Amino acid sequence: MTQIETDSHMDGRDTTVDTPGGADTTGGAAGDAKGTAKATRRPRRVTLSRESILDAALRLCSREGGAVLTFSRLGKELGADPTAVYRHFRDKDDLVLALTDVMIVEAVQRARAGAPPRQQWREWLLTTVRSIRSVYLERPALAVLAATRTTASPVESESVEEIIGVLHDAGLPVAQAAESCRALVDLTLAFTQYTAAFQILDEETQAKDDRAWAVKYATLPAARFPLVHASAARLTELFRNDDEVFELALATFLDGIEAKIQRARG
Amino acid sequence: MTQIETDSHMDGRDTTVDTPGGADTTGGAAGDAKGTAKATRRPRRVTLSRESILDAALRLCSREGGAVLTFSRLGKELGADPTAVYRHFRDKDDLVLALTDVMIVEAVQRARAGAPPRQQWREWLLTTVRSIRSVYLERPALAVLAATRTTASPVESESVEEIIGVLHDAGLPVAQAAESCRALVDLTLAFTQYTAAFQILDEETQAKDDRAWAVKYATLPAARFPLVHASAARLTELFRNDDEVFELALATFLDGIEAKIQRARG
DNA sequence: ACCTGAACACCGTTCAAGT
DNA sequence: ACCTGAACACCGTTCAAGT
Repeated sequence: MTQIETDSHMDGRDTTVDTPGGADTTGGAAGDAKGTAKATRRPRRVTLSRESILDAALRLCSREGGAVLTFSRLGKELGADPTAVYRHFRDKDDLVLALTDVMIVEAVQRARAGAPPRQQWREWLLTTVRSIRSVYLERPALAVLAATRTTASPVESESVEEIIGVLHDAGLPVAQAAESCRALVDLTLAFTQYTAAFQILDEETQAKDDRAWAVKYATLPAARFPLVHASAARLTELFRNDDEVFELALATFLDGIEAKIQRARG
Repeated sequence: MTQIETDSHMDGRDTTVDTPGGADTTGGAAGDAKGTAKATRRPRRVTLSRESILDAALRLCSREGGAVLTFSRLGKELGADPTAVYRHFRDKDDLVLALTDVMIVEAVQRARAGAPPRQQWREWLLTTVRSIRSVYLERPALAVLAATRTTASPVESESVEEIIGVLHDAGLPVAQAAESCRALVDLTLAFTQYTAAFQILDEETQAKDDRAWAVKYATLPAARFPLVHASAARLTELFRNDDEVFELALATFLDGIEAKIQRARG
């Protein structure tokens, strides 16, 4: 079961419940003590809003929620009929896009909060893309759906302007700064989706993958695979440590940017 | 409808059909002329095999097939009951893993066929990762499922040994060659999954994304977004041109590897 | 105006029945 | 031994019915 606390229900001034007692996802044991008959199922009528639905969806897809985004799960989380969501979002994709927007805004906010001065371009870029990755990976099931999508979010445009600015100030011509920005952001989103896609596989499937790796490395003859054998320690360290592989790829990419800057200056 | 030609049915010596006339996916108009009553549905009994199932699945997921991998679609393609596949694969994941193996083998073969001498390490690596990407993107619906998975395929181990060897010969210490290999391969698989994930979205959804982009760029005031405005031409060129963005990221990454090699040499 | 619930066309998977 | 087909618990989505 993927039951999680629903106290964040309370902060929404638009999330109201007609019938006293609220949705049956609140309370738990306390709610049972209050009920008169066993499982009194009064026909409750919940009032939804875009905000309360987005909140519930984000909770559902969080690492603790650990669930795939589904109308039935969403309905249960909201204490409403699953199809009620269609009164606020045209279809599932519309919902996903709204959620993507929320994550982009959160990622940009987090980046700004932790960013060093723009002159330290490398550290500044690292902070920015790590923020994107961390916000997305807090909801793996959503990251898989959101990573590939574009929204018309103004805050994203601001962020692109900033990134290009940092690269330009570091010494790249505008066009090169723009294409480097694009490559960097897509590299980040791609790696993030890649990691999320593995994380949302069920335990058993992930375990199967791990076993395949272990078997492979146990049976490789050192004579025919001398280099794999020599670097087995490092390869094992990196196995399923996607964060470290991402950092490695990112560092190498930024070394490439540095070389590009040198060339542009000289 | 996603009907595709099924002539490759004929090349499988293990794909046999009991009842003359074969599966109703063959022939088309010609088959109608042969039939006596309208849509004579004799209870045909098809003999399947792992190979014939894998063939059908690959056809289904090909860019021309344009379909998501589904038991019912697979059954239709095979002219058999969908659940018959369970006699040859434990579950869907087992099937996906077998298909992943096929693609890995094909990717390595393609890489070897087109590879320049190992001494040209940069071109050699480019050829190798482009082969992976092109083989995977020929079946976008499968690429999405396969990119994150590991199989115990021996040919993959050989390939890893080769890649580490090329990087080592280029001047990197073994451990650095191993981690760079890992970063490069994951960068490629991640970008490939990223592209495939967008490609399998239905037309309408892709169009919605394109519209979001167009709207965003039409409404950005040049005064507040001078750099985006200045590089609009380049940004538009790169929009939804994932291949070019991948090549850009790849080139920058390899520049970084080159810098690493210089440093390692002294 | 907005939530409910039956209904539909799909999913993957299981299992008894056929051959 | 292996394919068939009914059945089940899920998906997203539509629509008439309730309040």
